[in-house]
Amino acid sequence: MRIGDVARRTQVPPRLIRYYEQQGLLEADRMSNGYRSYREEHVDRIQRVAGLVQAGLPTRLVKVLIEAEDAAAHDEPTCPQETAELLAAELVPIEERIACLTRSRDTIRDYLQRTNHEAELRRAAERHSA
Amino acid sequence: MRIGDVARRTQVPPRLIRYYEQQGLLEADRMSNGYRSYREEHVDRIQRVAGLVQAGLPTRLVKVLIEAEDAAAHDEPTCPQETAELLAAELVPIEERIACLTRSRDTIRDYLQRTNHEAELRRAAERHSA
DNA sequence: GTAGAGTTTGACACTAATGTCAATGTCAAG
DNA sequence: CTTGACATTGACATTAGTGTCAAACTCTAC
Repeated sequence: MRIGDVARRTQVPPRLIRYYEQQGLLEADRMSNGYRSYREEHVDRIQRVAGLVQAGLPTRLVKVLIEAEDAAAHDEPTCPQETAELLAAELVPIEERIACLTRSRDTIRDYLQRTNHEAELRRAAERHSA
Repeated sequence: MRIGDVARRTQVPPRLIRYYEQQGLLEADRMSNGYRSYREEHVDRIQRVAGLVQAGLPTRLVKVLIEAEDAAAHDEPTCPQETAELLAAELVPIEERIACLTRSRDTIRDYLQRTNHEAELRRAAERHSA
């Protein structure tokens, strides 16, 4: 799969995919002609990275996060103290972000319901599942 | 309360408080000498705004959001169709952000536990409640 | 082989969010 | 009255994340 295909599937412009790679958040195989080559596995990763960046995490942190996720997935039994501290320190701001966004989501939902705009809610939900 | 006090309490630098005000996300009373003056009520608002911005929402949207929250709080019985659509459209990306962050949070937690770094977890939790 | 679509890298530009600094004003304390 | 801490506004700089463009290359299809 080439970069354009992945871009279409993930909705992440090629420009950004390259950027994330350059920042060390992503890796890509290369074909004999130099083109980047992606597998299914990469698609997930790209969506994940893009999602975190959009959620306001600086790429520097995203990198630490996904590296930890990789380690977790590989059942790494150990984790350097330094990394553990870094991750733990990130936990708090992340939870604050979640709380903040959750509150907004709830408020919006309630508000739309109370002002009789369930139609919009439904339409949004549909596009979500699509 | 002057801007410096609020800044200390919210951990939001004065520079940003002024910036948010300039972007129309905040309002402040003025004292006779021109200094901005804040009440308890404003402290919440500032934290809320800063939280949303940190969560990756552009100030333009934060503005819409908090205006809706205000309207909801005042029990506004109506809501222009246009605003409803805007809010509904925002719901999806917000939920995606929440999902993305939640997943990271869970992964981090699990990982730290499995690698025997509960100590860091606890320390983070403490600072959270502090 | 030529055209066209997609790729590469690299440069430049732009925006939003922040940091920082300068010049000036206010006010409380010594 | 002077000093020091904090405020004001406004300008400028920086950073991160993106958009966009150019020059050159690859490959497919005609």
